[in-house]
Amino acid sequence: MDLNKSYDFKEVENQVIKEFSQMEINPQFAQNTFSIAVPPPNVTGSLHMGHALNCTIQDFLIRYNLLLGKDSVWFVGTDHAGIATQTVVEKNLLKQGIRRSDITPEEFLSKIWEWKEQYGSIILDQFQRLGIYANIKSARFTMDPEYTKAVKKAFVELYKKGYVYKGKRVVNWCPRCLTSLSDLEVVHKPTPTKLYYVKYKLNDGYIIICTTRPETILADTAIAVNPNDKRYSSLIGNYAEVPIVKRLVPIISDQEVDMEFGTGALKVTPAHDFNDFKIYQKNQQIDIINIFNTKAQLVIDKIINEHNKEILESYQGLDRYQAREKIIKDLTEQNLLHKIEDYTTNIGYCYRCDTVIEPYYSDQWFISMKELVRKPKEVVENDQIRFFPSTYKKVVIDWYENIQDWCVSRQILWGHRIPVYYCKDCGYEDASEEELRVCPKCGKNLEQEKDVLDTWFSSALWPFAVMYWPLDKFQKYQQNYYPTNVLTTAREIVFLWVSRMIVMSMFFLNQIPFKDVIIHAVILAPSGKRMSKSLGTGIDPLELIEKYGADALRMGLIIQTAESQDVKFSYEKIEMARNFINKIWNSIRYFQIRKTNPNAKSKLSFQTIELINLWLYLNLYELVNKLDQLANNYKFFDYCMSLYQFVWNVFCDWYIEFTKFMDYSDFEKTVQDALRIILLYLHPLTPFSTYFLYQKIFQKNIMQEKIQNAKDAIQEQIQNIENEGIKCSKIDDLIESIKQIRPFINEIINLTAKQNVTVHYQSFDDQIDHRDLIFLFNTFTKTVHNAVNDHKIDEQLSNYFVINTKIGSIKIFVEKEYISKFREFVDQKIRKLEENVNKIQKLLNNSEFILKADRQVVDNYREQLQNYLQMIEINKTILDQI
RNA sequence: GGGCGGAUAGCUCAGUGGUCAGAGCGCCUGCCUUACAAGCAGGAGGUCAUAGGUUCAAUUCCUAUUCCGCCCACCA
Repeated sequence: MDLNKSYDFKEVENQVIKEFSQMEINPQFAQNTFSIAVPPPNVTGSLHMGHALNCTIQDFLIRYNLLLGKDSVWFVGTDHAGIATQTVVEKNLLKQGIRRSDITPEEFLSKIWEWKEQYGSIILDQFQRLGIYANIKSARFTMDPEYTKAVKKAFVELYKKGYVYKGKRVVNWCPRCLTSLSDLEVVHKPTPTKLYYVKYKLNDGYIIICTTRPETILADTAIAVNPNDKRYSSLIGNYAEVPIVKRLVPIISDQEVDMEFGTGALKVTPAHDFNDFKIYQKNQQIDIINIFNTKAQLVIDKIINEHNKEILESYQGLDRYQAREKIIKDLTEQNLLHKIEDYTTNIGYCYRCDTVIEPYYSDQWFISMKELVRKPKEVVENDQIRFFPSTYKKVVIDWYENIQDWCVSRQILWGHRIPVYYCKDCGYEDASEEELRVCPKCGKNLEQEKDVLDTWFSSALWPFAVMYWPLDKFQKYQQNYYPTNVLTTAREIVFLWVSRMIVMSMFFLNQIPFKDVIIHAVILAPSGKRMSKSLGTGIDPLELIEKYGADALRMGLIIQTAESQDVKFSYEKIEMARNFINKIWNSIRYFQIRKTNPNAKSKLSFQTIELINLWLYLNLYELVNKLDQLANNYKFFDYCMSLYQFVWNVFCDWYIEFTKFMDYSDFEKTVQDALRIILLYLHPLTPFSTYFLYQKIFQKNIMQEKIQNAKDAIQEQIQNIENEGIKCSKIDDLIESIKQIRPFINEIINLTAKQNVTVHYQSFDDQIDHRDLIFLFNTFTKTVHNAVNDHKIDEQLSNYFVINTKIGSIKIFVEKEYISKFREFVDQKIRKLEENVNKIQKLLNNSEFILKADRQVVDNYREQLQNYLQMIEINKTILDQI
């Protein structure tokens, strides 16, 4: 078989992806398992960089544990993503000229289903392009019939146990999506606006309030001042007249009012402001008036009367911004607008459509959270669930401690309809998993609640619902795969999703849903801005796969995210990964070539060959131990870089170069053992190329191999080394010495334009065969050895420069005409040495240091100093003689 | 307002209480040395944000400051 000169990822990945997709990947229900539940992507979505990173991390863990011999199961699926999907389909229909109001709710709903059937699983196909080890065919969907059972059961149980209540509250309302939102679905952004100072008539004079939303004046039902505010204390209990509507409202006192802000007098609009609603709840005597419809347009029915009829009628139907303009105009005309100031404040926007949120007084369903959060807080506190990075532990605990009730009802169509049934006639209400049609009390027809549940309600059940809770078969999954080992996700859904999964799992199963939570980095655009389609700053992972291959993308993502929280996307790291895969490819290509041309050209002794092979085993052994530890601690970056450095800087740079002087049979076993380790450990990062190459070399499916077997082969050799007391460090010494000499040789070659430089060796260590040592040394440093222990050296000392290395002294010959230039170069080196010597001497002269520093540290310094001094001395003497 | 993270080479990022502070990319020099030019050898380039403190020793620990970013809460 021939491998191409460079790695053609397209050819390999196209072939391998076919084989991956034909594999049967199913839970084995074995003893030793590893499991992950994927954060289900939205059915609206397409693969973005966050998915790509998250998939890579999860697939790494799944494949790594698979190779450890575990029954490694990745539960996958998609989320119906309520508002998001409905919005997308709505826009889509609009493109076809269909407005939502043109069709019935039932028709609209079926359109969404059509859309879901057509596009809903595209993202999972895209996940497959990344090479994930999961059974896409068994993917769950948060609205499939079995999942729906879970949602119903969960809601009904919470309802029956009294955690669900319905109430009229001011909630976040999106006038475009026409639904309520939870606090977490509102994005606050500083927005420049104006502060309007408005005069309200008193019996005698005016009281001036200030507001950012003058249009809500029409819904004012009180004015509030701080009880300690002396300016207004005499007014408390009096009435003021709300401008335009000409309604009298009480002036009340409330601690919440900030005396410093504005005039210290606050207009109270309970139906359209969260704080005002709180004041309303505390003060029974004031009214609440809703003046908007669901689209935030004015409805004046409730406020119109004969005094204001003339002016108010022209407000009917205006949206909130038109109303604002108009009321400012009217106030100005009536001389009731005291002044206007510029002001910047945080305004809430819908996280889906970016419309300004309207606080809106409406009937909503809530889940009472305080009690539900108690156990989740405990399991996080006592590290039953661990967070990586650990700072999130505190963040989550804080959130639990300040928990607010969860508004779970949404006024949209796409979602799980709340399973509560009402009787219009007798007022009967109950929640039920089964559809109820007839009122058990009066026998009339029942109606089901129209609202649907927050999409995050069903997501919160994901880890166990994905395993078919509450069906009977759940128990089998629960025994083997629950809790899942790890959850990896983006930090933006820590509260929205992660913390709520813990709540639901503790409540329904009294079990944690996952043991570890990895919060991965956020990948920003190269500019440092958020990657976003609408801003045009997004980078499409699929395009990167086209350009660099999935393996390069996976590995490139891992080596650019480390543990930091925000990372600017770097193409260089993807290229680095691509080059690395090519490097491995070529190293294997080299061995394939050697295999087919096994011409014996062994130039080294048996002992040296043995030493080099064992040296590699020792390095492999250290590598493997390190990698296992890093993988266990989710240190993916370090794992990746350790492998990278081993393969490139140890295996390729040195071992492969050594094998060039060996016979194929001298290194065949060692190389096979090494490649087995390398490919197996690399497989979780770069599944395509490693699958392909493993197949080529070993004619086996890498995914059915076990890391342990490969480790055993290493372990055996390590035993040998220990038993025989073999000093593999000799090879390290050789390498180090070569690296030490190279700069000098390079300098001479540059000066003289010679291909080779003459050197003399003295007092080489004789643990390695002498001829081998000189041969290797010459080859790697581009030198020619002249004589060994040549006594004639002294006679022409002026032409030589001496360097002490771990394997002996090396005298480099320099032709006379280049000596002075070379001297400059050497002088520089010496100066650097002297700087270090000064530093160390200063330290060693410090008695405090000698007294207090670790013995080992002091000794190391002393040794280092001797080395430097010796080198300087020898070289100086020689330079002096020139 | 409360909380958290970051500032290290031209760029993107690792790392460390002590032994010339590292990688990739970029740059300079020399190489198509038969696995790999997606490569090989060598090199230049850093007061480790600023100011104090702790310590025999600080880029690393502590405090303050400046700048950047994130999260939570939203006083009209």
